[in-house]
Amino acid sequence: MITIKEIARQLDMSTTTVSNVIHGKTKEVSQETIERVRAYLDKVGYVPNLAAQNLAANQSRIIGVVIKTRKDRYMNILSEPFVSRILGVIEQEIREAGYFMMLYISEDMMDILNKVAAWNTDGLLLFWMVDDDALRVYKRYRKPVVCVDTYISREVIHQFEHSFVNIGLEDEKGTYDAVSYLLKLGHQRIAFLSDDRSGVNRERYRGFCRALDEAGKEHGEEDYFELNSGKDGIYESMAQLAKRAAGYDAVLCCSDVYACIFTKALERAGLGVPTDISVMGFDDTIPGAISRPAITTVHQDIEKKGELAIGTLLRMIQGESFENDQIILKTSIIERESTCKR
Amino acid sequence: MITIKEIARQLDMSTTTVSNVIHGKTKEVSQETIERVRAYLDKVGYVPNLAAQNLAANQSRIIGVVIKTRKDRYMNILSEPFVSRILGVIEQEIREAGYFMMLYISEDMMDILNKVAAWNTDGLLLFWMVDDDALRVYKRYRKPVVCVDTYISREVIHQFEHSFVNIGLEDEKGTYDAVSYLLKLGHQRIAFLSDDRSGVNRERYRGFCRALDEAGKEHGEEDYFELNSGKDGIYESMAQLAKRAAGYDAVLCCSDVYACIFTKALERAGLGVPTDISVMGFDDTIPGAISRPAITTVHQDIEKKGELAIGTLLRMIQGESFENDQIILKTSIIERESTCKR
DNA sequence: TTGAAAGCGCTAACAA
DNA sequence: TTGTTAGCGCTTTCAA
Repeated sequence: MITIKEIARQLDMSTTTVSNVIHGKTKEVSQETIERVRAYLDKVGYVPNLAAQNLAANQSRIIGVVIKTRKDRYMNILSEPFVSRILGVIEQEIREAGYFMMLYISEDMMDILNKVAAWNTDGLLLFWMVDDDALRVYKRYRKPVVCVDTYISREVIHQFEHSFVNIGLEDEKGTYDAVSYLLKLGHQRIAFLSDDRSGVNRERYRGFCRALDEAGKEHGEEDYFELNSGKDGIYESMAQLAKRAAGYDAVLCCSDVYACIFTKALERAGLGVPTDISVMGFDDTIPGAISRPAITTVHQDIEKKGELAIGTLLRMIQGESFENDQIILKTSIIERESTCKR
Repeated sequence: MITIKEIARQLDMSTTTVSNVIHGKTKEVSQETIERVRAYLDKVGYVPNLAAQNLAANQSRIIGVVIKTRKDRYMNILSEPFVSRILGVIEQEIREAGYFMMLYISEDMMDILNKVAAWNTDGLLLFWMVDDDALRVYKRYRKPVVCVDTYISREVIHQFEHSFVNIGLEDEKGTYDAVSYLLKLGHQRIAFLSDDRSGVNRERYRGFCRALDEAGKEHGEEDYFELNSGKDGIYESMAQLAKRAAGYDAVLCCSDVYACIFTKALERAGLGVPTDISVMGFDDTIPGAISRPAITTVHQDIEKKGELAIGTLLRMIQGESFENDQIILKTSIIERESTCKR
């Protein structure tokens, strides 16, 4: 790889001049010089050494995308439809802005933060942060950070010295609307199926409860179907839950994939969807749309979420400052074939 | 961020010693010094500056994963089930080996190669190379390269000065077996649905033809269902093809997702699957398994493919040399609910 | 308008 | 066993 120094030698000028032309700082460079340099540059196909640039300019043009995973839950988190879809748009936005994406996936936030520091990452996109991890990040990382789908407590937010920016979703309202919709369809007993009740899923569960409360329907712990989502456990777990579903009119799942799998489990248990029981999903991802019956779901605009997240982060990197604030995207019900009137 | 120099100053020793301890080159360092350094290191939470390390040692610990995409075909290639799944295992393997993954997705191979050079990427994993792009890579990139699912001509391979290593699949045999299976089920007229006939899909189409030829079945261009897979076009295109499918007993699709969508299109056109017509997919990805009817498919071991690809690349990076060679993974038929006896 | 030189943080050859 | 020093390729300040 040819270096600036070598180019300067060949052209018999200083590295400063070459560097200036490369970066378009040409106010004080003669037209002739500019052209000589430019011509030579693309003759030899000059490519900057980004490590050197990083070192000298103290910026990496890397944007870190942080996903704290859980081995016991996800064996391959990148293949979750929501994740792969939003990552696709994020990657594209980062690339088009002239930055590079580096993925940090780990169970250990400290490990992630060390790597982020080692690469001198220019900004961070954090998925699904929880209180203590968020705190760790804000303690150790002094550059722009944008959170996605993050619920952290007021107290923790106040501990942040700089701004907390989150791109989120009406999770609570999403399930509230879903349950209201099911109620309107004439369903009486409704269950909520999820693999945990923290973060996003806690909010979704809250919306479920509120809708039932407001409608004056009794409900309790037994209406929460907790999925054991360990690698293989999931199908057995689904089969178990399908048995419990016998007395219900509808089950609202926290994701479309779960809705698809649960639909199969129900039918295997002799319950037709939607004839015997309605099933709803959440997120509006591909699997729900192409399965049969197509899954009625709570839609969210994943592309927009990704664009907003990166857009905001990029603006922060470019120096714009944000107060503590959030952008909360809307949800809407997409009616398909897995639900019907009772 | 604290530097080695600063640590050396604090501990009143040379940077060499500190650096040596950090890298475990402790043969010539006294036990006492080792311990003093180690203690200080984790007291201050030292994190190396990778840019500096990269610059000095001329290696980046970055592995580039190159996917040349086609805007007209994939609006979000990361969300294709095969891609997201193999990327998940690749990312994990890279991370566990102490490397970093950088994704290079573009329509323009030259652009990709510039970025690869700029980062001084230690090795490359190339997906779905075609002759001329492969040639460009081998011309400009002098470090380890492993291809995945790549078919390039003998002549081009011979132009490579160094080795051509490919991790592939029995694509041709996969569809050959699939068609044989459908034939055995008593199907007479079988179509092949795909979005193109190059690379992997060309081989899959060849297998389709060979099976029919060997069985003495007539077949022709009209049995090739070409999907117009442009963003929105896909559903209309599927609807069109569903009409053409009326006279057929079975349709073999080049992917599970297509099989799912086509199944829906067929039913919308009044054709029941598998009662009126059988449908098969390829790859054995999640959507096919969780849709209903579950898609009978040609299985491939995606995890193994990813592991082999990275494993091989890592060994090349560590200096092991490989002759021109390929590892071709096996396929097998997974019988599910979208096919039945005629 | 151009150039010299210091320095970013780290490695490694060589000297002590 | 430890230290000195010259780079790696680039940016940027300051001088010419």
